[in-house]
Amino acid sequence: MEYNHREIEKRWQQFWRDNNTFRVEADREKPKFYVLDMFPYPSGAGLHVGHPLGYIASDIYSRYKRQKGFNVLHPMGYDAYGLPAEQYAIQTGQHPEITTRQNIARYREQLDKIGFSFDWSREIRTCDPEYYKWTQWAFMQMFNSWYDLDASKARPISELVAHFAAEGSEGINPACSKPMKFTAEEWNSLSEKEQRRRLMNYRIAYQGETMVNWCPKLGTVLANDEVSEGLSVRGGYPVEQKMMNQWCLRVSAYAPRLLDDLEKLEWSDSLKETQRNWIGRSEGAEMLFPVVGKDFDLEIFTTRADTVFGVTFMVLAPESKYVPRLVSPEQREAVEAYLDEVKHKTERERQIEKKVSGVFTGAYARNPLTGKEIPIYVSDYVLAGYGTGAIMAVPAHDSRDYAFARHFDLPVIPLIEGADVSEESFDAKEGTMCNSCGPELDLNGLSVKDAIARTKQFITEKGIGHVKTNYRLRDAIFSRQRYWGEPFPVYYKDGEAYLMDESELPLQLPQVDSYLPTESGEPPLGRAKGWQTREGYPIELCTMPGFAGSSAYYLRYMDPRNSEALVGREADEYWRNVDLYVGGAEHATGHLIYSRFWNKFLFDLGLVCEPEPFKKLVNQGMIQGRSNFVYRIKDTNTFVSHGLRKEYDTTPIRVDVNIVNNDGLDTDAFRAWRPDYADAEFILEDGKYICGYAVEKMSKSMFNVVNPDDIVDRYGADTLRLYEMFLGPVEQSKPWDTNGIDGVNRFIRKLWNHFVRAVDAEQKEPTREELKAIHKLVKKVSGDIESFSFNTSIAAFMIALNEFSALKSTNREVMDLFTRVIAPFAPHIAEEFWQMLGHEGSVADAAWPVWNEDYLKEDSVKYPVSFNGKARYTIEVPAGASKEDVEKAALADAGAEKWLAGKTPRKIIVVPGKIVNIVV
RNA sequence: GCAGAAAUGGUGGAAUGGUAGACACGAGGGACUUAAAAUCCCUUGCCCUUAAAGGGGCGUGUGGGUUCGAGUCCCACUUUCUGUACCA
Repeated sequence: MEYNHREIEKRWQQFWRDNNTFRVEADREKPKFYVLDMFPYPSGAGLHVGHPLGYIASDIYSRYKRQKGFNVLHPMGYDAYGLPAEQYAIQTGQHPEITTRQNIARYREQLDKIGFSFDWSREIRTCDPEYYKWTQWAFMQMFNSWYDLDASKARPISELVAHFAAEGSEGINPACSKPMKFTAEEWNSLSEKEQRRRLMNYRIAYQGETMVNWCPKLGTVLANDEVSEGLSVRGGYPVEQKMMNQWCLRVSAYAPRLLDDLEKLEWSDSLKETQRNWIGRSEGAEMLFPVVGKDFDLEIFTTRADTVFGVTFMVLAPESKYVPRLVSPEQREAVEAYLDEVKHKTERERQIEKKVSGVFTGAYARNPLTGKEIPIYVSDYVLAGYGTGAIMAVPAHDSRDYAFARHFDLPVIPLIEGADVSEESFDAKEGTMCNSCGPELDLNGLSVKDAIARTKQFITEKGIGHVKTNYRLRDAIFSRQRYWGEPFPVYYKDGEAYLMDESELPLQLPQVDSYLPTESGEPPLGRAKGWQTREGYPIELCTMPGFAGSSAYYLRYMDPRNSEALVGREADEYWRNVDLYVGGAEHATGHLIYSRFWNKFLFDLGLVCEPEPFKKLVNQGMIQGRSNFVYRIKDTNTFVSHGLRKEYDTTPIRVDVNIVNNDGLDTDAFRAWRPDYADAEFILEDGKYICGYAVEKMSKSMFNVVNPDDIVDRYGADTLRLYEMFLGPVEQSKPWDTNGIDGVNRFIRKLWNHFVRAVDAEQKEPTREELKAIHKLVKKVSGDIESFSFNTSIAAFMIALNEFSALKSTNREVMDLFTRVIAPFAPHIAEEFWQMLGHEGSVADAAWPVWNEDYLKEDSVKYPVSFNGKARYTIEVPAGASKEDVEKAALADAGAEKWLAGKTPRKIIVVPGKIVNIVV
């Protein structure tokens, strides 16, 4: 019987569908296990061979857990809102929903071919109104909540309103955009409009005038994680800073908890570290510097309170609210010119130039410790969004301040003994203080650490400052001036935002005639006829960003068709949270922060029972492309093989990897590839044309895309699954190289032949060798799956098969165990074997075997004998021999005499089961 | 700059502190075949030595250290990848 992967795989995939093999329901009798993949954005290009890597790993784990007796939830869906579909719509006029639906169909087809154990009955799509109803609903909960900093949790906004009405802003500590103080009388005397306006300052989903990343080319704002090096992550267009009134989420309020709870998670250290840096906790102090001749103080934030004696000037961010208040009449013109200049620079220009720029305001502040007057500058190296938007400059110990001081010729006062500041600043936080003695405070002789503590204590006592912890994590900007996203369930009355009623959800995305902004610059939703108003009041025209739909999707899978709640209490209490999450590390500062925030918010409101969404997380590595090159001799149509190219003047040209095999070019296919190459000539080496190669991103333009469908068609899904795992550790990035796939395919075919031959053979009792080989395999594979090292399991399968072939093993008991352990890896062929062995139903329901240590015991143990750590010869002793016996045997061996060379051993180390080392 | 990860044959990669290079690819040789494909067998880190069996030396980016013993642990450095950055 020939191995026909096409027939076998098709038949079993149909079997799984027909029997709902992987449909799962909450079952209190069984322990649950939730395995989740990051759901894909269905792009027009389809899946390439890198995409399924994580899905295969998680599928193996799911199938394994299921065989271990767990009730496994393993769902899949689509992150369907996104920019590419919208941009395609702008170009073609085709509704993004149509494109998206087509792309999803294509993805599904590709996924199905690989034989995943997804429960497709739970599929979700973020652009489906039944789904985004709950995205909109969550937004409404955030709008109706505030964050209590004392209790460290979100609470209903009604509680805050009640407090304001009874006691004003005293005695309560809400997270806010800017601090406000008022009495109960003042609050109660405000109009409804005024009260609502003030409440915006406290809501978790709030509207605020904030500095945003504006991308003119995309015509929308972007979140911080959607911008990299001043360019948009999607498209790579320049991004500029702009003040705009936008919806925001008060993620910053959750910064301490997002940071602390990282401890509890089984995530990689590097990913946790990335999140820690992004959250960016820094402990320091806020301090007041009185402005000379004015009745207000400048408030600054510093982590180096010890350096106040070295402050020789101050700097404000260009956007700082202090600027207009203290600029002198003589300097007004210069300051305004500078502000104008800064405004027109994009973020990228600001970063690339890195030129020192700034302007004097004409005002002076007084150093509170020395009493000296110091000038106040404005410069764009100070950021408005961090700390207070103002700094005390210590040029001797901060490189940025140093550069500024040198440029404007300002004094530099070193404060640490032995620090040479003639060429550069001394930024290290170590050493002994000097030059730091004022009328009230003397820091000289203290270490930097002690000086910081002493200064903090002093300023607190004097009432000129206080200890403060700052976080770099900003609130998430939640508005997008785009069409293809969730509409906000918000309308405006008298300019103030009001929520629609929950019964009006989902607020459906309307049809528009074009996906571009309107003439008047409104977002595309402004074009929807008859949609923009609700009872005469205008509706919000922005849509939500991509991360809105992906922030709580894992909850929806638990209870995907519930029309009463995002997730029902019973379902939530059973499935709780994701036990294993598999996906790319590129989501570290985006999705993985937003999801954790979103989950914590729902947790605070008592809507979900776990404070963290993803218990264990594995980051699969990126699969890069492996491009092939041919070398054209200049001004000819002759191509020279890689090894001989140095002898000519050549231009490397990328060639489609699908017409290259083991770096050997199929020259006929090459001639047929492009009309230009139809009459190409080749200079061969050893009768072959060898291509060069390079590792690059896998993309169409590099001609290095390998399609999983082609692999499945040619070798079968089982071979693809095994090969993707065999490539190396799941976490590691590596280039895709189809070259090695023959080895894995050979294994599958040999395995098939072995089974077909063996299954009809006469039955005998399993031999000791057979039992040993199979139990060794079971033990090895069990351990490997638990530790996610699938590549070594594949090797173990190959070794085991070789052993069984050598033993001419035909025992069904042994084959039965083999089938069970290979089932998660190569499910189709395993199902076929399962059937051959006479079982009913699916091998996915077969129990995972337990190995028996008794079979793994050896009669005798081999010990390498080393002299001074260098292995010299091997002895064999009976199993269970004592250390003394092993020692004796080692010295009795003929080799001992030679290597001792007459000397007596100084020491003999026997490590049971491992090694004997004789020290001479 | 900062943070994290990594560095092992021609290649992908194995090695709870205990005989480095499992397994696979590629390459070389052989068998079968009219031939090719497929399949099977042998060799394959480097160097020296031997007629052969065999024997010996060197080897996990560099330099130190701990240890009877280090790819593995510690310190310093080099390089590569990833993330992040005027965050005061």
